[in-house]
Amino acid sequence: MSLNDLDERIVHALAEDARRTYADIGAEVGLSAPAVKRRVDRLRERGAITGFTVRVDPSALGWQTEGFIEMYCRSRTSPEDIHRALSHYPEVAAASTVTGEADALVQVFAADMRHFEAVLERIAGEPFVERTKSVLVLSPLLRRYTAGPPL
Amino acid sequence: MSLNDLDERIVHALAEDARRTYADIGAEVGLSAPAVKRRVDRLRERGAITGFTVRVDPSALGWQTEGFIEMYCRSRTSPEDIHRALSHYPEVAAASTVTGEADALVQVFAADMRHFEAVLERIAGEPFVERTKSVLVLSPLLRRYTAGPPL
DNA sequence: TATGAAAACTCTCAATC
DNA sequence: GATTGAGAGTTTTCATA
Repeated sequence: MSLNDLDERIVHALAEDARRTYADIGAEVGLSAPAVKRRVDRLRERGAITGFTVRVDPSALGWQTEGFIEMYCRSRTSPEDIHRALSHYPEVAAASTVTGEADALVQVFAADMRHFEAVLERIAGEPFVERTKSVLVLSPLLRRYTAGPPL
Repeated sequence: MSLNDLDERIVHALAEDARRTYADIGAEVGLSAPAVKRRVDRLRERGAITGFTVRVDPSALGWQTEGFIEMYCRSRTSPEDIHRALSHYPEVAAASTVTGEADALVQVFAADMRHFEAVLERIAGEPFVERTKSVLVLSPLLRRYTAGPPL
């Protein structure tokens, strides 16, 4: 699926500020407010837009420790097993199965190092996990919040 | 800084749907609409909420290849240098300096493998980059879009 | 299939208590 | 923090291309 230029500009506008008014976005892209709304509705139906969310500054909330955990799993561990286990961790922000030596890469936010360590130990203790390897984030340099392609 | 329970529930509601009305959120948390708005305004002022954005399904937009690139940089490369270079890449979704062998970890979204490879080569060609190591995402298992702590 | 204009409805937000 | 009310935004309808 590919969006046309108009859709792309609408999504771009929403990516910058999801609470902008349809009339405002319409003025930018050259459509009326109803026309913008209809396109947004259609993008949601098609699954291109999956929702609207708030951008939160983790450190402002007191969550100052971020890291990535590589999971090395027992053979015949399915992606579903990993998903099922990780979805229970509120500290897990993202997880993917990956190529390379590790089986999955998990992004974790924690309040502090103690908390991070506790999460790491719980994950390492999951029955299908053989070992883990983790790196801590020193400085978050860049974060584009659309969690997707450039718009 | 720590949010009180009410703030937390408001942020949680916005994380699920940033276009919900204040009255709607208020009904859930037990406040009037203006009271919710005042709290949201205050959270924005404090920097706990940095904005609102749209959740986009990368694959629905035709960006089907995701990967992480570890950057190994020349000594005396500053985080600012890395940030400056990477901010020009629309394909870079996130980047952080990290502990461990690599200096930085970069998340990249690309249309396809060809595109990913091109981005990788451009990054590897940056003057301060000595070498790179990359892994490709097989299945995105979990993605919480608040890019922050659990709410 | 997509648009714009208009009407009806809903929400926002500053003032006030 | 709640209530109020005017202004703003949303959403449906309808006519059009």
